[in-house]
Amino acid sequence: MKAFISDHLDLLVAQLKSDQLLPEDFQPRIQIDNTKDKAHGDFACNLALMAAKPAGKKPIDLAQEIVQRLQANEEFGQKISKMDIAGPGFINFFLSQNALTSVVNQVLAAGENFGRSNVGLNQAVQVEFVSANPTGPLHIGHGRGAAVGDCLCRLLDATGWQVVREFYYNDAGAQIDNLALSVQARAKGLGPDAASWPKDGYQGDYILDVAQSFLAGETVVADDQRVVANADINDLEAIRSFAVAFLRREQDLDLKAFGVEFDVYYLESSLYKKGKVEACVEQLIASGFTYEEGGALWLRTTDFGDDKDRVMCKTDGGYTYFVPDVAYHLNKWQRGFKKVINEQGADHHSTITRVRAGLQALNVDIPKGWPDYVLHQMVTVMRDGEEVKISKRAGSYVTLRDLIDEVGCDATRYFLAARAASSQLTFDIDLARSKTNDNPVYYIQYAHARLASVARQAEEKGYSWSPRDTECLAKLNSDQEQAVLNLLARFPDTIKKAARELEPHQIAQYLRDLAAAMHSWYNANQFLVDDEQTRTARLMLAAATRSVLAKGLALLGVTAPDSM
RNA sequence: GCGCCUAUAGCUCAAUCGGAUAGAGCAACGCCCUUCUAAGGCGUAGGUUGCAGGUUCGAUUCCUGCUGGGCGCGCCA
Repeated sequence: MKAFISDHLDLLVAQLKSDQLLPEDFQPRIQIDNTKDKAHGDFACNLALMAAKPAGKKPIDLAQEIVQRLQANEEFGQKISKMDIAGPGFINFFLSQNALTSVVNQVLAAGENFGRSNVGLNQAVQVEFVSANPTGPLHIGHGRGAAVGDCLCRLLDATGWQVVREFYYNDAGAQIDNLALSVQARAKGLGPDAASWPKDGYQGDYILDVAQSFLAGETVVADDQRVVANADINDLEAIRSFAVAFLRREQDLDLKAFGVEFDVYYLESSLYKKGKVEACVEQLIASGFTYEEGGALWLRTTDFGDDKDRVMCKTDGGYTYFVPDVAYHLNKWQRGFKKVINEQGADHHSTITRVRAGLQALNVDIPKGWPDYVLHQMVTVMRDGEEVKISKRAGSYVTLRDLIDEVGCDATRYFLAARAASSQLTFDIDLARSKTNDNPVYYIQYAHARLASVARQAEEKGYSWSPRDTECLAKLNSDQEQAVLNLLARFPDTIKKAARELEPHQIAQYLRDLAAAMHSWYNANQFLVDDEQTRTARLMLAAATRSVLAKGLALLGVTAPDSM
């Protein structure tokens, strides 16, 4: 509908230009906005405000001219029943009843496809998210990454992208050595307070679980690997691979319980095994952006906007952490992903500059701003009215598993995805679990369940309708029904916008609005009334609303129950 | 000191690439269940959008400068 109005306005601007009412070089970005206030109609347009100055007229006068010309157009009049000039010079459009109710038929006819679009032109997009190190259980911060990342994927899928979900895990490097030593120490019966406990060792109780499983000779299956513990307390290499597999399996189970699955698990260690890190370094040297100083090899990242150059190869011969990162991203590029989105915690934001700089320095024509990043800010956890500090120490460590168990998967996903990623988030565990009706997700699910219940009862009474019925829809004329209709029509644009801006929380916001409109309508009008036309119309709108609620919830990875 | 994010109702958060009277939930106070699920609805109250300037028809939004909060600033990852 916006496109319809927009097309007519484009034509009109051209007309005004040829009539010398607007200068030739006037190129307005005409906005057709959804209105916030019902009194302002269904859509508002700012054209007269933008064009007033170039035209040398008052906005109101220009608006009058525009409205008069539009009124002369018959096709336009069929969909727009009324136009108002309001405020400083907005033109408000009121949809005709036909145009307003046609969305019901659209929703019912499109079925699963309503709201889907092909903005992505079926191109591949790779989304990397979570990417937790296999050194411990997933915490609430990973949960936010999982919720936001997975919803992004669902949004991209709904807008016509071929989405590949990828999890990169750092199974090489110092922190894994540290993990192996920690497990070994636990296997020897040492605790974090022991004198010989590894420096900076992982102290959580889960390390003890890993050690016990290792000693018991257990078998662990993670990804496509199958690792059998040999229980040899001195075989550090065996401990290492067992511990990684063990923790990978735990993380996978948590993610699965959270409704998140990945297409590709990429191992940092594989970059080394296949010589990709070395190859990457050689290419950087060949491209001339490196130099040696103080026995280390440096990358001139300052050439690409960094505030200082970075060490690539340490004096001890090892690579710094971002080198395999660059190799990994080069690999993403070589796999053909023109669009890559990395969802990660804001505490790692400094890697962005380094990775992009490294990719530029390779001289392989990777675009400057590639890849895209979505950063989520930290999550603060409140429990018993106090902030829980995230720490590696067991006991004050809120895991994703804790949240799923205590709050539920649906509520956790909703809470973590319903807020803009760029804002810090306070997750109040007591509030989220104390009284379920405090929880906004239930409000939306309840709207869906109520409509499902109505449909069940309509069926029991033998009331039927066809998705093609249009005559009866004229009966949908209450304020509440019009509000619902208006929101349903916005669904496709809402998805597109949320996907374009990489902001899943817009979907949560929309669903709250739609649920509110639905509850309001539910209280104002009966569905199963005697008048057949009215009843049919309401049942159709109910079915359409239920369908959109379910689709919206699915985008968030939240279930849409038929009864509660 | 530098970089990124942020500051909106008592609390948690929204606000359409700059739009009209800044909106929801929770908390508070009134109403509404012999009627499709009251996990609901209707209403009241609650705001100098951190502060000071600037840009313009119009600023919560953009710019500048302050102030407060978070996260980074390693030859750790």
